[in-house]
Amino acid sequence: MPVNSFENYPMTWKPNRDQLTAPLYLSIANLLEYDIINGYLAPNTKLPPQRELADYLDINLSTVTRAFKIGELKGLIYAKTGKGTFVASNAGATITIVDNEAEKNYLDMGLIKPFDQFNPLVVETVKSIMSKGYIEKLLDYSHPLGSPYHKMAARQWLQKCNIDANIGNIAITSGAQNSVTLTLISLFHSGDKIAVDMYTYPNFIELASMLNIQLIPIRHDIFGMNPEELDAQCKANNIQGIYLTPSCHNPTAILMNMSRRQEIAKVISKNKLILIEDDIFSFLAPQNYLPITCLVPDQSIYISSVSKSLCSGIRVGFMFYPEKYASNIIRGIYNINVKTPALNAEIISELINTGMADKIVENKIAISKERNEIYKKYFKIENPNENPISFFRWLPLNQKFNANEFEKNALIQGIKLYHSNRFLVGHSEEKQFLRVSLSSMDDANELEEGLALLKNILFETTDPSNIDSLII
Amino acid sequence: MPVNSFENYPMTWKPNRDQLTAPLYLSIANLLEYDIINGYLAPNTKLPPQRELADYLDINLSTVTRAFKIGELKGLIYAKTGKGTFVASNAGATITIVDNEAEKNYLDMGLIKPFDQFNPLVVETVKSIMSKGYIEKLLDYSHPLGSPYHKMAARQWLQKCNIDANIGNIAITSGAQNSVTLTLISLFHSGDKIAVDMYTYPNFIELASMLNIQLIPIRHDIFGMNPEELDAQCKANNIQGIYLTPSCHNPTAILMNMSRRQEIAKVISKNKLILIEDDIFSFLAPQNYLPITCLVPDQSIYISSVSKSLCSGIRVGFMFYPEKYASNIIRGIYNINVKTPALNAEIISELINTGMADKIVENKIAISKERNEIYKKYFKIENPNENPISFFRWLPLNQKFNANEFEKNALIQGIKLYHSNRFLVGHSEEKQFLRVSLSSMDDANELEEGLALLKNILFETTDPSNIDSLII
DNA sequence: CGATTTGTACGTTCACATTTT
DNA sequence: AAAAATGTGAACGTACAAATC
Repeated sequence: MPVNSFENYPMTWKPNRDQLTAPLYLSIANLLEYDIINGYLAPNTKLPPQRELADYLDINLSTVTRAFKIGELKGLIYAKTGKGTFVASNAGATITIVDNEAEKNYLDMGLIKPFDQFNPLVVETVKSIMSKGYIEKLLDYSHPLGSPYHKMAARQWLQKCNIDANIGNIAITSGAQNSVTLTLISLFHSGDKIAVDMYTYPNFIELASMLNIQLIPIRHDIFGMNPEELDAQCKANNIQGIYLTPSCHNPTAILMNMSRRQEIAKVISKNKLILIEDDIFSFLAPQNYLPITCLVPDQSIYISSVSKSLCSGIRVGFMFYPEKYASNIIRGIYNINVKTPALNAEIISELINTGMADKIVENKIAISKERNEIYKKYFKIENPNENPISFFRWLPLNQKFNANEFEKNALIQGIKLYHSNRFLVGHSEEKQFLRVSLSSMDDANELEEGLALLKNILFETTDPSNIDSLII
Repeated sequence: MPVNSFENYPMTWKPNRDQLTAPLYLSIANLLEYDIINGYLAPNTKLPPQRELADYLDINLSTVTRAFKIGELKGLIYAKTGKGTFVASNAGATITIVDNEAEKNYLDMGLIKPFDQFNPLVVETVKSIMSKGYIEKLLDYSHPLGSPYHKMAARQWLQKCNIDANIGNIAITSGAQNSVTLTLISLFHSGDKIAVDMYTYPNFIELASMLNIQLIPIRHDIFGMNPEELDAQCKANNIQGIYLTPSCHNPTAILMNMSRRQEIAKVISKNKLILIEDDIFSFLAPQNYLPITCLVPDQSIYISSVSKSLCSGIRVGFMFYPEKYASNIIRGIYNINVKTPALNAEIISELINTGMADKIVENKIAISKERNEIYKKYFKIENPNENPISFFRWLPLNQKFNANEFEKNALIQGIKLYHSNRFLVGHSEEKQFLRVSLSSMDDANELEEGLALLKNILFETTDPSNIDSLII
């Protein structure tokens, strides 16, 4: 029996005692999920302390803990010792970003497309391959990790990323997201914890949630992830891994400089984390920057892909792993992919070997520079550590919005944008941002149109005293 | 303190008390894993009862239970209430089957290859596509589930499998194994249980183990999985799903007849299981056989692929799912695959639309018939319910072998074969078998050579009084 | 068929770490 | 700097169910 009556207490969540069925912990977890999904518990609501809830429901503290743990692994809530438990910012929302519209009647500044206008250059290469006589050899089950020839091309590609890889530690995969999936399944287990930037690529957030891997958000400063904070969270949390995209962090566009990379590497080393370095934007980083993988080579998985740099639809990526993880990763590839189609690997290899890859990359860098120049006509880039030739920009807002409403309203006005909440892991934040894609428009004019429209929307809705960060 | 001294008891496993560190349960699980992987605990060894071990180590029963659970989810041990806990038959062994040999100096009767000699027909189609003008449109991020055109082709393919699918409930995937991965990640959670045939495709076993999904083996009779046994296990175990390959079960080659399909469907329905129907061999089943999916359409995921029937290396599969699972599966595809390359889907669509697919399938059926005729010259097919045109055969052994040694010995003598233990889920079985692939040899002569060699090996090693099931 | 053996699953206890006040 | 609030995670106790004898 509860000692006190709580009927007069203001509890933010009062699950109905009578609805509880055995097993209690599951029953509570389900009620919680129901109330969050159906909007009875708004994002960022503080839930009652576990002890209070246990007392109210007349059950044991640990039973509540267990129920809350389920919610946390599903990404519905997040808990902070000493502080309390809160409904997650993105609870119940689908945040995955994907190109799924049949017809677009808006200006797209949401998706990060890889400048598909250079795909005709890929077509040339595809056609030249098809005239050759060996296609038949690309159609069977052999060489599940990639043929020696394809791995040689991969090696060449990785060398441009400043990775000097042994052929035996390379695998051809079906793109970066596929590589990340392979890594998470092969090297991590349900319930493991991975440190990520406070703002993280939503598809990674959702993937982790599907695999029951808990993400621990780490605060950043203008240089990227904060190493002290990372170290502190490792001590507090028994974290097994870390996911980083140092060349151009999605969504903040931060390019991590070498000294920060070294500091982070030290913490990774010290805490024996497995580093998942997603370096799909390596081609946008200065050529003398070393991947963090080079600083902690024996505990890093390096992930590269050609989806942003060359061609997205071919779905080919490269993975470089240390020997000690090889057997696990190979087992993962066998059981998850079987193999990546050799035809696709052949196309990419040919692009690399003929120098067409370099040409395409040059073109993409040039157009991205242009697009950034246009952006700077409308908005300031406040953080000098952001990658200046990023395919997208991180625009600070001077006011707090309801993220969903803001996105919807922008769409009504004709532009697709993503609000920073979509990228948030756990916490809600004071400061809000927009991720503005510069690469999804067909041409520069459309981008200008979109940016002008965006500026208008921000002027309209922004408190006039607060518009100083908007140029003009 | 333990009440009794166990020093004189015969315990099959005596972990060293002094090696235990906190947390106890993990420490025990690690010791157990170490002793199994390093061969101190042989497959099928009965471990001490949990209570006895707890008493011996002077810890609580539940702590042992917890440690054992970890071992069970890793596939290292299996437990039977009332009976005891046993080291798994395949504990510690890698059982995945994959084409990974650079050079083969043996006759391959292990891999199930899809008669790659018809790949030149695919090459024709590939070349004809490449001469067309729309390749560029196949190279971007759009239509992650497959373009409407590709889905129409998929629909046509599925119709030949007797599946009448709505376009909206089809997804193009990167092959059957990829579809299975998608299904497991999207619709199941860590710790869930899935019913499978006692003998199951090793890559599925390993995938489940990587995802922390527990497989519950169900006994079969000559018609395939036993429905009563399935029902009983559902009652006992809180099983969420079932994995079936009814057209030609791998490895037993059993073709499940319609009445058994109906019985199984009833049990699936009654216990609200999610059915994963892997029907990659549908083209080897009689045309009037309905997939089990048709009998329980609202809780079935139907998986088809062209890897066996058309071409393995292109990596294209089709998935058909009921509306209620659509959002989960689509989310899974977005986060795991991003998309399946449209170029590959285009090739397969063209094969389907031009009728080339039918031609290839006809050819493969014809050659598989031939190969089975050859097989029957050497060995009897005892179970009339086995698919008569299967790409592989399930050969009963008349003696018990050490599975590993048998496989090794056969390889020394020049043939690659897989012993039934490789396919076992949990239990060890009285009866032993070999899976004999008929499709991995380049020509019929090689197959004859291999079968003759196999027969020799079996004669040599078999007790002469037991050779009656071998013809001649 | 009933007693015994054995594994399962849930809820409970408690020491502890972190954060806030 | 100390006390209070709050979440964490390992280990324990117990009722129960299935299999065996």
